Amino acid sequence: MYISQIFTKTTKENPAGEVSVNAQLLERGGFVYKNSAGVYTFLPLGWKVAQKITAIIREEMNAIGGQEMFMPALVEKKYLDATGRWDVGVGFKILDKLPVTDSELQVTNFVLGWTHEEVITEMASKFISSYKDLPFSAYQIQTKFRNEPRAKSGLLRGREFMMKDLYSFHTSEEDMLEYYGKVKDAYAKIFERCGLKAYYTVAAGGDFTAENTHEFQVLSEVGEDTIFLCEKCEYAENSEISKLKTGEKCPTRLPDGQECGGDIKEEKSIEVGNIFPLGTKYSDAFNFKFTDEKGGKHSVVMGSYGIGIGRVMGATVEVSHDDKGIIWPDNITPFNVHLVDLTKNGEGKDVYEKLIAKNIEVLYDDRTDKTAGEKFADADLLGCPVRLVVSEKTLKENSVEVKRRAGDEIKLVLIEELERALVR
RNA sequence: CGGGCCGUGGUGUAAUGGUAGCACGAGACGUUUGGGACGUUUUAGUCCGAGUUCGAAUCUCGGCGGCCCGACCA
Repeated sequence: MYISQIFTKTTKENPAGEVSVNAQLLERGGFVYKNSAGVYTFLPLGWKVAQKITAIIREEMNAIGGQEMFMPALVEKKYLDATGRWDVGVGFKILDKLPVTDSELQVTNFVLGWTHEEVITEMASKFISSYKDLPFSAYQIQTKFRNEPRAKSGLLRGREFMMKDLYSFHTSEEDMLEYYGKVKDAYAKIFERCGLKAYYTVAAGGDFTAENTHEFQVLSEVGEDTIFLCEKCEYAENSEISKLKTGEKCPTRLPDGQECGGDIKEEKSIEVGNIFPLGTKYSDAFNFKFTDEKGGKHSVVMGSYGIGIGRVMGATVEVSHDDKGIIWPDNITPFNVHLVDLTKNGEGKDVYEKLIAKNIEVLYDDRTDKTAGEKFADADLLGCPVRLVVSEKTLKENSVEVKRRAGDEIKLVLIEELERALVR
């Protein structure tokens, strides 16, 4: 892609008032645009990042049998009435009374979906009636709407945000927990592939169930959560339920039966994903039962599992940046390579063509009206993992300068050897 | 929802009751090009409403909006 053709521009100044780094850098780079507090447009660059993240999530969800689908954002009142959640107050309600005739009103009672347990459970109850149909799991990647009293910290807490939500359905608690473990492993892979260190954390049950739930937490000072984390075995508990204290020794039993004994420390963190055992709360609300081998009827046991796409993106920027800009992890970068052309006549275009012919994603700074310093500053801000520089100087040696965004080393590489140099 | 701070061209800011100014950006032309270059030139602003005043960006009230702290966060 040619930088000159991207319709957004980078800015040198931070947006007024923004304190969180992800808000500053993502807006400055033209990844996102804040339309309202907690309401963001994903601009072309940011959308590429979001797509990389969702592609990883899709792969891992599909790998554990999740069936992708797409549910409505408009959720009628009857769904939430079934579980008493219409009045929870999280959702943006749409309560319209349209005059149809002089004497009649057409009343609409909807909420913009903030979670979809009710919607999917009602549908599943229409199709599933036998143990032979279970277990199954389905997910969607969709925009969620939550009437946050206080949107904050850029992409970290929004009123409208993209979320992957997976729901699973089982014949027993044991079967659900087995799948729960698979989701846990899949989530670990997702965050690892996204370049995030996310700690599996025991958390409170919330409204759903008395049981514990689990969260994936990324350490960051801007995080809203506080966790107690063992430095040694990485066991973590959310402070909302934890009885641990800083300086204590970790009581976790290791596989060999010994106490871990590692140091517990308190950390602020960002919740990038969570998994919930739901029990039969939702299936019971919709009278969703299956018939077992002997003809007995039982409630379906459920689980739900969420990942916030924008939060993953925001958290990544929070933990991976320097004073000049973002440092994207290889797997979710908008482009693999940022090619800076310092020649007068766009002579770097040949290099660009060669690289895209090899399926390398290249952001090509073809601008001739910008100074070298401005182009370097943009490359640092936008944060692609590899920066290439083509100039009269390098072309004399049939070479291109290669620099990793995360490092300082600059080396000259022959153009014919460039592809090999980029594959690491 | 409570508290604090705030709202001036596209962006960042100055003007504390008396001429709305500066920088950046953006557009044009030219000179430039290894860390945000230079000249000439053009563009564009006091969130909305009411009030006080001879006069309001500035003071008062209300609304809307933003950031932060807290509460809340299936």
